[in-house]
Amino acid sequence: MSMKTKLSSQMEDYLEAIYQLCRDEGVARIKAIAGRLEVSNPSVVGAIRKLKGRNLVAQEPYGYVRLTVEGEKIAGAVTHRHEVLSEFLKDILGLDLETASMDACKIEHAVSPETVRRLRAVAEFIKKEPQINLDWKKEFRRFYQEYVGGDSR
Amino acid sequence: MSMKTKLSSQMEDYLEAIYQLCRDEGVARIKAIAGRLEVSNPSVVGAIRKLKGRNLVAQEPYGYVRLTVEGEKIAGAVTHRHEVLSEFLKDILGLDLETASMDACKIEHAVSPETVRRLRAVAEFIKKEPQINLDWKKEFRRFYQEYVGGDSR
DNA sequence: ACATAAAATTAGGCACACCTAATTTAGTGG
DNA sequence: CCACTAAATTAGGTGTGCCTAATTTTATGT
Repeated sequence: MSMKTKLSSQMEDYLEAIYQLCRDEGVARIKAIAGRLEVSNPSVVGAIRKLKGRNLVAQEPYGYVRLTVEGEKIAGAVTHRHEVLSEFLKDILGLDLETASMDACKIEHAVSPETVRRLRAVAEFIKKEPQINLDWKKEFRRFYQEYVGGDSR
Repeated sequence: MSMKTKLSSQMEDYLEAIYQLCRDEGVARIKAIAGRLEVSNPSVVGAIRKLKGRNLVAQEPYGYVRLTVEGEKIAGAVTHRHEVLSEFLKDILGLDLETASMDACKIEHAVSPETVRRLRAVAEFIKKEPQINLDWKKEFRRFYQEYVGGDSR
């Protein structure tokens, strides 16, 4: 065991960004990370320094940023949470992709592993159970229309 | 319109605590707020000062803390989010009350109003649709057992 | 090879939210 | 009514995460 303190959501965001950049573009440059997270370069440098101190990322001076084995493990978990949440919000709640992704991004740092597992299970459950999945989208949409219409909102 | 900047999740927590204390015990004392949020008295004093500056709470020196009309509106919304989330996590995902409440507390600051509405709707939908509600708990629990058992986790 | 552009870094500062220790004010019992 | 306690407040300090401006290093084109 090596994790002394829980990572802040910001540090998780940095790990996730590095993870995705490495996956999508091969390498992660400071500037690309800054662009993706919409922060300044110096902010990224500072964050990377911290993550280096925890042995979650590696970087030769003025060079590319890479995830260590441990860093990749965490980043993968965060990304997985994001994907599960995103899918749930989109497929089950019927949110548009944009809102789903934005909300997922904010929620992903807050949920327990158990909750993530169950959200994923609910999504699978609804999709796989024939009589339920049959027309979840249509039925729920209809229900939701009425629901919102007839509510205190 | 009066809200200049979005409230931080911490400030929302203070409002929620004051709201609940006023509701449950009639008045909110600095010390009680500190106890509920597990922070020190001076931290509460500082937070109250900020919330006063935004006209969300009122307090005569060395006296009780009250919510203004606007503060109560926000606190009510936060509490509502909490309740909806808590109920969803407990009734639909089947989390135990403790985990549900803890997770709700962390998630409640992150979700959009639209998502809250839909989560609530899903909960209602599942409960009200006869053939689905029939035995959601039992069916989903069974599904979840297998699901977790046969998964990469 | 060398000026120039681009990226990374350092320096210095700000806002937020927390803390402990010291102080002030308010309420209570003898 | 006054000492004493409990609560609120102030003073002062910490860590985190962000910023701009200035600097250093690396990479590029001719």
